[in-house]
Amino acid sequence: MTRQLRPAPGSDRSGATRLAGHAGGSATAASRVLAVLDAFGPAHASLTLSEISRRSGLSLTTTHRLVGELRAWGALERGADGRYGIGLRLLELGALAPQGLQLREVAVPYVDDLHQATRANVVLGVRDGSDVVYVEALRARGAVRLMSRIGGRWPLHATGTGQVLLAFADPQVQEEVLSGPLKAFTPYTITDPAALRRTLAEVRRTGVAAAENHLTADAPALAVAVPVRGAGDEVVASLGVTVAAGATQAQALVPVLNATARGISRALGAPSAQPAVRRRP
Amino acid sequence: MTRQLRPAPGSDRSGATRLAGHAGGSATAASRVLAVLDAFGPAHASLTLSEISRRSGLSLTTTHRLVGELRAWGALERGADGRYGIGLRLLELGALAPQGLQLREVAVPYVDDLHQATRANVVLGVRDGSDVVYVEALRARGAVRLMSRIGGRWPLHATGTGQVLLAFADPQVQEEVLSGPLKAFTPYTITDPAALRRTLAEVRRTGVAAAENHLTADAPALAVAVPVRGAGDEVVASLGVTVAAGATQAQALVPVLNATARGISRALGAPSAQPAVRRRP
DNA sequence: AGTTGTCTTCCGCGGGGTGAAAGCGGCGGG
DNA sequence: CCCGCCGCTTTCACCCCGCGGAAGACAACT
Repeated sequence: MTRQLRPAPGSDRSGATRLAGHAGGSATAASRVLAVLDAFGPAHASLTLSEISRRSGLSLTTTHRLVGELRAWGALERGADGRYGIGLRLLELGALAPQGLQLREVAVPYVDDLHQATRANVVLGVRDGSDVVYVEALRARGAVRLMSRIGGRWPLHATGTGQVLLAFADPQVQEEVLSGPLKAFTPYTITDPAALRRTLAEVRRTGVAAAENHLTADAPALAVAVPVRGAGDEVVASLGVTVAAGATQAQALVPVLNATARGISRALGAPSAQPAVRRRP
Repeated sequence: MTRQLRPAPGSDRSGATRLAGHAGGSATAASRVLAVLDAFGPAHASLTLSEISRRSGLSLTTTHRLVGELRAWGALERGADGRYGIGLRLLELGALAPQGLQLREVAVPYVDDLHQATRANVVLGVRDGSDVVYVEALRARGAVRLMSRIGGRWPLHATGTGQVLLAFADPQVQEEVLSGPLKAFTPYTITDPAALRRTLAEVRRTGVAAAENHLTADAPALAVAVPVRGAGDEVVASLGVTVAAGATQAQALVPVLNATARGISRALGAPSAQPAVRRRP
């Protein structure tokens, strides 16, 4: 296998994901299919055929045929305006992701309660490579923050949820992130490896991550996150809330956040959360 | 275009989705990739390589290479037990589905409130071919009904949510469903085209669909659903609740259900729901 | 009418994809 | 212990299918 296991572990999906230069380049048929899908992203949820062609680096002819096949299968669909978008078949398939389905099914009631109790933005994230992917996200009524939504993906170092996952991840994963470039989203984003290392140690010590304005500076935001543990007591997810910075007493959120996380952990069978108090008769 | 637009509009995904017999058969490379993905389903969320090979009808060699590529890209991932499952990358991609993302983002607060108020199973579904696909699903605390979850797919005629979508769909779609086989899930499922036609007319007249035990007979269940309209006043989704049959006064659910649906419709810009009452200052 | 952009169709060449076969490793039973 | 079974991985050579170029159909501006 000449390919890297994970060519570009997320982080860099702002521009088009062109295939390797076609000069002498050998692209597999499967990679072309994936390149078509890769053309879509949060900022490009609907595209014309030509746009898909450009962003994927495929010839218009090839794009045309592949899009036709993907559409027949249901992976893509054509809207009323003639533009292409992701089809419901992919939504159906994506919902089968183990960390998405099982985890979300178990956690939703707890996350729901937390959202109702705090009225804050609540997210539940899992680690995928060097990124955190949200499997559940509930927006506060007022906040129109589009940062957090199901399927959202961000570098681990730039969010509270990600920092928790990174802090409890394999040392190997940590080193990979620490040695790689740490993209800055705002001036407050941690970009110094040493500072990140200190932060992670602090997260491990306290069991809580607090990130202020690491991801966006539009509206001062404070993210607080805690780990969720699975049957093997390993950290399988991260539960976080985001509130207006300086607003309410952020520290007051920690107990209820921890209580919710423990509830989910217990439901997942985590030993450390097993002193059963039984959430409800 | 010699291909059918939608070869097999859902409904039949119980068994393996073998490719057309390989005897003289010509399968495109893209179709092989899709066949691999097709091997996964609600009842087969994690598979071994050999299982994928069998269910997709591809040779073990081809399966091995394709799975490798899909895994490198993030479409598939290998669990701790060595079995393959859907990767988070597909969850991320599926979340971009227009009817999934935009609609869900707008509707979640309303659906959330409805769930909190009624404590019932709540689903929000859109039509895809002859099926209804759930883009949001909230389970009641007690009920462990696995019928309704995000990404769930059921024939239109067998659920209340689907009947609403079918009743307001293009006549062409209706005829397609009415002329096709109507699979029975329980003895109560409507399988007679004439009966279904009457039901649809009733749904159009009253604006409400009530389906009892159409999908499952384990626990007597009653599903009530109403339409959600978009900017063009066309029905874009269906909002439904499922409660224990005979239990609480099901009719009492209709007003709150309608109120919620109107709220979503208004948020989507539906003219008929525009006499703005402003949900919240 | 000219221009630009899009989508669609057709066709011949070439190289990536395919299946068969053999090698690898773990498991359980004789 | 040794063997057979099962699932996974790797290699290889042929050949068919997918690729890109080019040209045509269509729509929207200028």
